[in-house]
Amino acid sequence: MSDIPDIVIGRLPIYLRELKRLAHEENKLTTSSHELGKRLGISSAQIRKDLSHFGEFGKQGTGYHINYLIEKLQEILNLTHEWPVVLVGAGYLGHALANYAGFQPRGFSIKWVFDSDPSKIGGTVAGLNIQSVNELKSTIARENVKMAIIAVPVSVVQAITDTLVESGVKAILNYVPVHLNVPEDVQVSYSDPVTQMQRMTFYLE
Amino acid sequence: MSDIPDIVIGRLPIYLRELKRLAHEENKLTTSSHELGKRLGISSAQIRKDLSHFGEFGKQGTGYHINYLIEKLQEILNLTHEWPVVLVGAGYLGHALANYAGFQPRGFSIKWVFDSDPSKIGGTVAGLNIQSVNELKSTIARENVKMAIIAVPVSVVQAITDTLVESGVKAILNYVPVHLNVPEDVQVSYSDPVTQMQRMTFYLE
DNA sequence: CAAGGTTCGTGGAAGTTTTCACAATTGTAA
DNA sequence: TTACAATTGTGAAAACTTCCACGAACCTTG
Repeated sequence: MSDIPDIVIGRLPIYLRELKRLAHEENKLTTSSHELGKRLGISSAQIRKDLSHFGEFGKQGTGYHINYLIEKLQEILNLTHEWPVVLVGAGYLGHALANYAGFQPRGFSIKWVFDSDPSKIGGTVAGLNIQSVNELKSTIARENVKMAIIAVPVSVVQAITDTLVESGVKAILNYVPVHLNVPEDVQVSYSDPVTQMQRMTFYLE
Repeated sequence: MSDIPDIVIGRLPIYLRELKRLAHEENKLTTSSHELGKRLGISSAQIRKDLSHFGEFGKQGTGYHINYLIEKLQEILNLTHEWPVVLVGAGYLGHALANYAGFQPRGFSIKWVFDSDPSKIGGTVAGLNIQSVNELKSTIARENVKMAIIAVPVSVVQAITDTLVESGVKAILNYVPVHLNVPEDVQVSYSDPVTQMQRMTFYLE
């Protein structure tokens, strides 16, 4: 596989996000590692070092052409086409995610929503039909879906995960506060507000 | 301040979460660094080293008494009392957060909800009155609130943050996909689903 | 009670990440 | 054209994090 540190990969989307902001909200054409770093609280040396793993994108004396760097980062991160995403769980959080307008402009689109609650199946979220989890497997296989977001109760999350993995999903964003067991070739990213808050309370008072 | 690495602090809530799971769902009384590590995908040595920063909580040959370790971790993380939390933003995500049942049992409680949309102010979310952001400052000061969750549009997030900081908030969980500028003594934690997904797509195909 | 198996806590080695600091390149202005 | 200021890319140093491996402690069983 790739020998580029995962921690470096993790910063690229942050750079990309801020570069787009510079381009669209501040109408800038160029920037420097120093300016970008100052805006993000990251050292300029780190930004240069991170980018140097992938090529030479800047010019001495001038800095980086923003749109060019955006394009390069999108290529590196495999964002040159839109990724279709499966959402499992149509509770409050599922609704929020399905209705979130921030996915599409940044490379993702939730295209299917599943739930196991009979009272929800057949209903609609953000214009999408809520389907039974029984159809999860066939849909993923048929549509060759690689990414999923999980927002279901703790009790069923590992079973849902197993189904996703069996069906061919390779990347999961998990909103359920539980560690998932998956094969090595499947990416998992976690989002648990409580864990994040508990980390911060350590530093309070 | 503390000389314990932040990366260690970040793992403690994960340990705590899994320990509670072992206690409540599997009815176990003791565990070992090996067992805990296997369940979390973390090496046993790392768990032992992490805990050793704070004291000696285990026994050779036996391992850790789960309830004792839970209590100790809660003390370390300042979770011995419930933290009241302000929520700013009553959109889809705000609703999901306000209704989330996972805060209370783990040390937090959203007690106030604010929004700037006049059509929302006066309404209700999860039994809480939606108040105008104009009252944010006075509420935080009066109630001595230290923690906030932000789920507002990008365009206003820095202004809201400035108000929170001025009012005395010291820890912010930010769901808006933007880096926040805050003084050194204010903690910020970020949650941006797109950033997380973009990190994963690097490894796909 | 002794032997054998388990597990902790930890010093130091190994590995990883960040920072430093400088040659080289570019643009600007006199 | 030349001097000067800005900025990159990078090798090496410094800082940080993880892992190894072992003595000591503890439990169980015969």
